[in-house]
Amino acid sequence: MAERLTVGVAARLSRYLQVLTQARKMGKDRISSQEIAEYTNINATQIRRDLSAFGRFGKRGVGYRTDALLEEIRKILRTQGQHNIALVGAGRLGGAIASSPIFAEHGITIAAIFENDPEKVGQRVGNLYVSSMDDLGEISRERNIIVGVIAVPADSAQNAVDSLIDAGVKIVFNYSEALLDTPGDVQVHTSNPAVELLYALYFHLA
Amino acid sequence: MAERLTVGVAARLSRYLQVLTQARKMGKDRISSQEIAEYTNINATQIRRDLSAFGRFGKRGVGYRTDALLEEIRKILRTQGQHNIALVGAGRLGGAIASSPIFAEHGITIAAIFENDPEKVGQRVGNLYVSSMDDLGEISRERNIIVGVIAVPADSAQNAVDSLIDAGVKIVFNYSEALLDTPGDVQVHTSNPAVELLYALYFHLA
DNA sequence: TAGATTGTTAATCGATTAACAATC
DNA sequence: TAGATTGTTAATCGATTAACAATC
Repeated sequence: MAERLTVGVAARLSRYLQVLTQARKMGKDRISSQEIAEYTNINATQIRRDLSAFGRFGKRGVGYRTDALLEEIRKILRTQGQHNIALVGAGRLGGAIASSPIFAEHGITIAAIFENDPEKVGQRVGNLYVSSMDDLGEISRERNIIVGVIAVPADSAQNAVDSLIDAGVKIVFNYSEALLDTPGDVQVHTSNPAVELLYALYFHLA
Repeated sequence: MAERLTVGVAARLSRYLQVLTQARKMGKDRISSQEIAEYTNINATQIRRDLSAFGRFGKRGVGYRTDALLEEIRKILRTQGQHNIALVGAGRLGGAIASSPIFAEHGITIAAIFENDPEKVGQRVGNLYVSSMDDLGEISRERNIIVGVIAVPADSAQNAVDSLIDAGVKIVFNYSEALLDTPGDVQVHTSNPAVELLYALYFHLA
C-alpha cells in the first residue's frame, strides 16, 4: 500500500481521474470500466486490474460509483490537497492558461504570474495581477511554490527556468519548443503538440 | 522494415525528433545517446537499441550526426511531407497556437482557423484570416485536412468535433477539458496539463 | 432469473537495463 | 595509444490481454 506506484500505473490513474472528473460534471453517478476505456483508449481489463490492486471499488453487474472512485484515486495519488503553481509569461498562451478552468478543477491554483515586459506588469490576467520577474524569487518562496509553468517564447525559456530553479521550483512544465538545461533534481515536462501530431499521423498513415 | 512500429517505439522516436530538431537549431553537429537521454528522460541504452533496429546510424566513440539522424527518423516515421491542419477557436489559446513556430518547424501548416463568434470572423490571426464555422466542411475538404485542433471552451467542444468529423477529419487534438464522443475510426488526443501536473507531483512527493 | 460487469488468473509479449566487446 | 561511445547480448521485469467464474 505504501509502495511507490510504477510510472505506468501513476500515468493511467491520472487519466482515470480526468475522465471521472468530467463524468461527474456531466452528472454520471456510475461508470463502467468499458466507458472509461472508450475515453482513455486504455484496455478495460487493464483498468479493472489497476483499480483492483488497491481495493474492490466496483460492483459486479453495475460498475463504479463516480464520486467514490474519484476519491479513491485521489487518495492513491495523494493529490487531495491544494497546490500552488507559478506561471511565467503573460502573453497569449499565458493568458489562456491563467483563464482556463482546467487547473482549478483539479485543486491547482495559479498563485502568481511573472513577466519580463514592463508594460504587462501590474495588468490583470485571469484573477491575478502580473508580477515582475524581479520578484519571482521572493514571491515563489513566500507562497511555497514548487511547480512552474513556462509560457514564454523559446529564446526566453532558459532564463525563465533558471529563475524558477533559483526560487526552489522542482517541477517545470515547458510550453516552449526549447530544450532546457536543468539540475538532476528538477523534473522537466516539455509539451510539444507538433511532435504528438507526427506520432498520431504515423498510426493514421501506417 | 515495412512492419508497423509499436506504440512505444513510435512515441520515443518522435521525442528524439524533437530533441534533434532543437539541437540542430542550436548548431550541434553531433549528439550522443547520453545527451538525448538527458533531454528526454529515456534511458540511453534504449535509445541506441531503438535506433539500431533500423540501421547503424552512429559512430562509436563519436555519437550521431544530428542532421543525418533527423532524416533517418523522419523516414522511419514517414513524416517527411507537409501536413495541413485546421484549428477551431480564435480566442487566446487559438491565437497562441496559430502564432507559434512549433508546428512550422515540423512541416505542419495551419491551413485554416474557424470560429463561431461573428466578431472574430474575417480578423487576422497569425498568417491567416479567421473563417466561419459554417465554411468548415467546404474548406477542410478543399484543403485535404484530416487533423483538427480544438481550442474552444469545454461547452463548445463537442459541436466543434462533430463539425470536424463531418468534414472528414480523423485525428483530433482536444485542448478543452471536455470528454468527446467520436466514432471508432477517429483518434482523439486530449491534452490536460492539470492531470499531467498531478502525475508529476506524485513522483515529487512520493 | 437473465443480463451485465467486476475481479482474477494465466499466458504472452514488449520494455527496460546492465554489461561489455567492438571500434571510432 | 587512450578515451569515448556505439551496437548487441542476455536477463529481468512490468504491461497487456483473453477468458471466465463470481456476483450484483
